[in-house]
Parts: sequence; C-alpha cells; structure tokens
Amino acid sequence: MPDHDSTALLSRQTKRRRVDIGVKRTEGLSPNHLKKAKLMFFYTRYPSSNMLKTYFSDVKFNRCITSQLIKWFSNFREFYYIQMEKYARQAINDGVTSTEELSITRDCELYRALNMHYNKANDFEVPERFLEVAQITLREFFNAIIAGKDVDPSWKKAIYKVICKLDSEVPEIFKSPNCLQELLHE
DNA sequence: TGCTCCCCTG
DNA sequence: CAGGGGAGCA
Repeated sequence: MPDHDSTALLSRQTKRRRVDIGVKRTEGLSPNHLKKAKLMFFYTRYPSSNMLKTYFSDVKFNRCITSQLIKWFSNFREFYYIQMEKYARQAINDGVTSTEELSITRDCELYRALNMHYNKANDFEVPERFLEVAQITLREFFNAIIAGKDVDPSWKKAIYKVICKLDSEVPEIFKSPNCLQELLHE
C-alpha cells in the first residue's frame, strides 16, 4: 500500500478516534467493570439486563457482553447463597435454635467472607441495607433447614423468590463510568 | 426462539 | 469466573 494511502487511512482513523473520545465505549468488560459489578451486588442481586445497560453506559453492549454481565451476577448469587447455607448449617450445628440468635454484624465471619468476595480491597463502605438483606437470607435458610425442607431438591427456590424482591435502588453515582474513582477516593 | 435462572464443572 | 446443559417463560 503506497504511503499516501496509509497516511490518508491513519488520518481518517485519527479523526474517528477524536470523535469517539466523547463516548469512549470500551470493547469488552474490564477488571474495573467486574469490580464495579461486585459493588453493585451490595444493592441488587437480580439486576435486569436493561438496568445493567444503563449502569454500564461506557460498555458497547451485544449479546455476549450482556449475557456475560448477567452471568457475573449469577455467579455472585451462587457464592452468596452457598455462604448463607453453610453459615446457617453451622449455626444449627452450634446449637442455635432461634433466628433471633442469628444476626449479621460487620465483624462476623459470614460478613467477612462476603466482604472479601465482593469488596476484597475493603475500600468500599458496605451499605447497611445489604446487612439486613443478608440477615434475612440467612434466617430464611436457617428456618428452611430447621423445618427439614432441604429434603426437597428444589427447596431453595422459595428462598430465591423472597430474596429477589429485596433489591435496592443502586445509587446514581454508579452510572458514571468513573464511579470507582469517585466512590473509593473519599 | 431467545432470554434468564440455576446447577455442575473446571 | 466461564462453559455447557436443562427448565421455565414469553
């Protein structure tokens, strides 16, 4: 390819790049997007694909990207529910007989496991509402197991149905592509 | 049919 | 976390 042609091509690409700076949509999902998604999990366990699109405006969506994001939250939930069940069974083994004895504080083992998973750097203040939802989830598992419902292969479905209604509004700041810097800097 | 959830793997 | 498969829903 003659030099003047490649020069012209570069010129066009440069122009396009300048134009794109305004939106600057990334090709795929970055580690920062993953980190952001994990923080969003503190507010929403079951985000709709539509919601995700509005909160990840710097991402160029397509089928794969959308399903990947959806998949992330699915994986988040798996870890979440596994921890809940494990902790609930542990409590039962430890002799706990009432849900009143079950509470989630910021220094309990379960909280630390969750925080380590979704907020490893521990540079984000986990919202109080998440602790409430987590506690409800834990008690939900506890009661189900105590009642022997876990003999039913699909016993967790009922719990999922309860938890999916407890999503909170995700703060507006999460809609900003630079929300991580804004969130973790103060 | 396409999307989403969940389960199970690796 | 990603892949793959089965189930449910529109």
